[in-house]
Amino acid sequence: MRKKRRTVTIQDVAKIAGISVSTVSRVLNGKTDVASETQDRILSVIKDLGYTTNLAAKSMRSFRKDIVGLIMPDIAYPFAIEVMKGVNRAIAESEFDLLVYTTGDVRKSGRASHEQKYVSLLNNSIADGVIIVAPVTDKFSTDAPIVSIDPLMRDPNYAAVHATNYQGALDAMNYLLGLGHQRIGFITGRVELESSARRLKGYRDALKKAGISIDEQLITVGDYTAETGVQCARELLSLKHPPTAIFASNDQTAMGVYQVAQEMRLRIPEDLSVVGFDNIVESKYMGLTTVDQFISEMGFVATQMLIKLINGERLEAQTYQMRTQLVIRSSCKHHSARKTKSRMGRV
Amino acid sequence: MRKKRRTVTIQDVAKIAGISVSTVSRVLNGKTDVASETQDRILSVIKDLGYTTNLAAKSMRSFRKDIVGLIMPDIAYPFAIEVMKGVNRAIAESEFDLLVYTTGDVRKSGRASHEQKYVSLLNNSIADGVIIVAPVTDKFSTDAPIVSIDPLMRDPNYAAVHATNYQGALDAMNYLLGLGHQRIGFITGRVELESSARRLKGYRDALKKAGISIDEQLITVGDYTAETGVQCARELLSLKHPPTAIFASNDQTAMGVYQVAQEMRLRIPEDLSVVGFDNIVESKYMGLTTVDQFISEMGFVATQMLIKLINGERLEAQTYQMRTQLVIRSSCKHHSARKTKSRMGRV
DNA sequence: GTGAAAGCGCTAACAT
DNA sequence: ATGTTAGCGCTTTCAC
Repeated sequence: MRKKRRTVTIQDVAKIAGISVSTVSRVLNGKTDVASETQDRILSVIKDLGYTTNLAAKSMRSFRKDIVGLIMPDIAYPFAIEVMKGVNRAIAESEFDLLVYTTGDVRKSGRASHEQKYVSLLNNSIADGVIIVAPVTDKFSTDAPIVSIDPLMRDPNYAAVHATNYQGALDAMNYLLGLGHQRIGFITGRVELESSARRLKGYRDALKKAGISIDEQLITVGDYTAETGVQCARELLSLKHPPTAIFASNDQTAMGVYQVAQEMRLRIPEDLSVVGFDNIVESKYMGLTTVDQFISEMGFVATQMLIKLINGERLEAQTYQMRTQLVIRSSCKHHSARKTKSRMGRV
Repeated sequence: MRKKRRTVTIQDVAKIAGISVSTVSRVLNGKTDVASETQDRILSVIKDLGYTTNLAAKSMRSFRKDIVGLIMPDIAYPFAIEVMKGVNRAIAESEFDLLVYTTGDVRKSGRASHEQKYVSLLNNSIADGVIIVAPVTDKFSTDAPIVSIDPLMRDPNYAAVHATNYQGALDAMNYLLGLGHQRIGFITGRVELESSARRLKGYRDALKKAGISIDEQLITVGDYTAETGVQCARELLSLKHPPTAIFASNDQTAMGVYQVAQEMRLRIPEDLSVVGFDNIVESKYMGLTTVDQFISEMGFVATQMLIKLINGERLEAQTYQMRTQLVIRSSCKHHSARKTKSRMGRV
């Protein structure tokens, strides 16, 4: 079907340069014990022939491959993409290359077994180590280093960077409570995800701690999309006793809330305080408040951890806890709940 | 530093199952000429040992690797991410796996040589074929199939899926002109990108064709971000003679325009018509008009083309031209320019 | 400073 | 139906 291999190999380079393959290999790997004259000749032949090293063969023979693997459950997931950017940034600063393996549709195939498959595939073959995003398994059979980001297990026995879903939710709620809000609506994320569950727990715990009883009507179920944000916001704002503030599980959802506020001619934050989790979509100009989780930072940190492990260095800590930060995107100050409340009454 | 290879190989499986490696290999590759009894035994040993095939070794020996490579110039680029989603979708439906190679920071290293490097790396090693996004080079030295998406060259000598930057811009402009607008503002994308230049050309040509002379004041320079969208919109709307409609180079920029409109208490589309290119960020609820380029579709189509090539099938056409579609996101109808104009007068 | 040769783990003839 | 064996392209001792 296809004609046989035309790829230029290290053998071709050696032959044309009139030198042995081992010497070519030395040059390729930056060994110093090669006559500079020979080196120049080899380099020029490599260039002429357009030779590039065969990744597979190289990986098989050498311990060090200078490649970091990244395994993501799903590429359509903004969180994962953001992580990827951070990883990419750390990679750009290092001598490593990045290879991303996506498991495609998670729901189709068994998740845990897939994860193991990809980890082995990358780790035992072409990568020196692997970063895995939101893994469900807590044990992988591989001896190459692994760092996980936002693992679903509390205490995985591998290095991990933890997201601050719970603490971030507490921060957001304490901010709103600090403004004097008593009725705060909540829009959940995709309920099957840990991140969503933790954010909800933060919502509940903050209210409990503040001595405010929880009104289940104020908790609506979304799925991290703007669409459900719209639905949930309509639902919340049409209650007989509507909330004066809404805490949305992510920024997409917050955008949905924003839209509904526009429709209802409510100004944010004057008429309605809105806090969204994660600053993925640039919403700088919307007057929203954001709990920024520095998601891409997680990818960055995880990559640095992994590189240390690959280099045989010890980590100061096996887990790294990210921080969250409240960012007020609005140029105007948030009004107190008292004022907000009175405005709400007019709606 | 690290203890020596502990990885379980096909040899280990063979030894424990009391069978030869070739038989194990046969089972692994789904050959039928193996006694079902033997097959079961091997399968169970594989499972017990947690064996996974070594990608590198497999790739080296076999012609078919069942892996598609995707090379992207930059991961932070929303266009590329969208493409990736489409590729992923096509991959999920196929028997191929996906390996993504990002060149990291494009600006740092020479782009063209990098592209060649990655193509060879993937194609001659572990992938059966490669999809490359927005390549600058028009010739690659590799014999494995390549499909490019939105190549910078007009007529590359490899299969390509072309974006409809120019036609899409014409569509958008004709839409606005059809509404009766005479003064239409434009916000460019990153000027160094082909996509941006083509969109601008569409803007100019549409006006020319409509017999409207071009006012250079109405062309502002953005960079595909919401931030510049805001700046440019402020600039445009504070002209003595402001535009009645704005065509933004992408949806992020359009979001910036939207923000400024909010600040100035202009309603969209009643007071100001806004059209944005590409529907990457979900802006369904903003009342904006979008020229949808079906970006992820491009990834999907490209992947299908590549798989055909890998399978040795012929393509009906060497290039595939995507379509664009105008999508009105607003629930309310666009008002005519006459009305818009009069409202603008009041600003 | 350079070359010869031994594999890495696997697949694919070719045997049996 | 299964085993034997020869490499794929490369790195890496170990010679010289």
